[in-house]
Amino acid sequence: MTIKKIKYHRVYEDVIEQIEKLILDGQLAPGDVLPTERELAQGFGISRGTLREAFRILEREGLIETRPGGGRFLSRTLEKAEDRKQILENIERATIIELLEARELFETGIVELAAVRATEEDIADIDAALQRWGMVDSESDDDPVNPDQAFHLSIAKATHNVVLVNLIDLHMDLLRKTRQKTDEIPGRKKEIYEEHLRIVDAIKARDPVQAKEAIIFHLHQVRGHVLRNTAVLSETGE
Amino acid sequence: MTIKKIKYHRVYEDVIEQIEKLILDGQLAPGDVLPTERELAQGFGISRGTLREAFRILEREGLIETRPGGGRFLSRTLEKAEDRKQILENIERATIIELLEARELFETGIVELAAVRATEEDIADIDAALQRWGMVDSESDDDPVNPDQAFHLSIAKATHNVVLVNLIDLHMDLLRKTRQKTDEIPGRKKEIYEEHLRIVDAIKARDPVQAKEAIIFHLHQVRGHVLRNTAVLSETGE
DNA sequence: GATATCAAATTGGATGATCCAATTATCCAG
DNA sequence: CTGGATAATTGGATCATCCAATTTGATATC
Repeated sequence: MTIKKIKYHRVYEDVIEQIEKLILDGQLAPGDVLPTERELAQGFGISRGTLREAFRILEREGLIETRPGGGRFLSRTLEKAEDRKQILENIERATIIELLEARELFETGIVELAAVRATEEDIADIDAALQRWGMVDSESDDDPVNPDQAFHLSIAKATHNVVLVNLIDLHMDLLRKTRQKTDEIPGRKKEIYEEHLRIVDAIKARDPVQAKEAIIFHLHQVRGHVLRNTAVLSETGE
Repeated sequence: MTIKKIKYHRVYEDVIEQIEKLILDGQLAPGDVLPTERELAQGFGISRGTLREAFRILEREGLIETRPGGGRFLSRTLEKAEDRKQILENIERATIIELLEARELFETGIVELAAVRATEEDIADIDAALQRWGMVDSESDDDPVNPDQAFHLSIAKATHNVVLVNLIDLHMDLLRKTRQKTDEIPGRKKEIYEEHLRIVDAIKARDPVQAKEAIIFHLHQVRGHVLRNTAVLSETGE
């Protein structure tokens, strides 16, 4: 017998669903004015207060807009809000292997760029992150700032490209659980340090080719350990 | 004189801000129980109804949890919700050039993978997307499904990696505005078609090296046109 | 003493009447 | 036709009230 969390039923959630469905079905088009609060409340058979709770959510998600005194109407720019959310959810549900593969694609590019673009200051930051990583005892489990995440992030910052920095940020975040597992393998910590060091040295030498090889080696090692350790555990979700 | 949209002030938004600040400042820790609805409402000097509107939002964002009859408490897993949102916002504020650069990094990898992994079915889909792109007259501005987006997406799908598919999806979405601009350049449409065709041919030939070269050429062309057309317009935001 | 049981108090869920402020529609004067 | 006063409409917010689930605590039971 499996135990599942009790799901409380909230009236306003039903309302949100119904309205979202109306929009998706095309019964409501962008720009359309909605019936008044009083009418809708009566129509749904609920109180105004409950209805507004639903509208607050829809407002926040960008589906509707409210003009006090005027009325409510569907936003002209729909897709965005819902789509973006969906994309993130899809990525969160991906397998660890898929995440690692994707990361390999753009992190190889990142280290190449970093090797070319890094300023003296960037390199100092990377060095600092590397050292901080080496010093931390593996017990710091609940540390809010993960040293490994910080290390890879410091390299991404050297590209001076906001998108790349945030992509790495997102991926490291999603991979966090895995990392904690594989870090605990005896002797792995020293290996990781050397792999990291090789990447940093290549960047310092302004050698994009070496940097690329170093990161690929590192990520392949990571992937190997993950594969060995997570024959069962194949999803990032809880 | 610039005209700016009038921003209505909503009480519940203030409440959200205050509570979020309390959390960020560490005055409220994960798992802490919040005062009761009635107490808080009195404390803030607002009605229960308004307070609940704020809580509905915080609930949806995953910051708090509600146990009817029990009380409200801070979620044990905070960071996630807020952090993810922040990352997306950062990426949305990036410049077009940064977006294109990031895309180049992982789309080169994508076409390489696609050339290796694509099934016959994938290739048929890619072909269909290419043809559909060629047939559409450039007037279909408000077409919900952008043919260019669909084309690049069909290639990403051939990697059979959910993360890569969604990454491309996100980037194409963010780049949409730009694309419409550059597509209007006389003769550009035919050029794009040929660039696309070259990519498809390479994938059909199972030639990752050719595919990579083709996509790099294509993206460099795109970047060139963007650079020439958007000397002024440098942000994706509105 | 530990445990089960039941009643009372607490707490969030939801309602409906009521008032306010901004917007919109209407009508009238010029 | 325009401008402005006026009335009706609409969302914003409050308050008193009731309900259902949970929690608490006293009591009974073993």
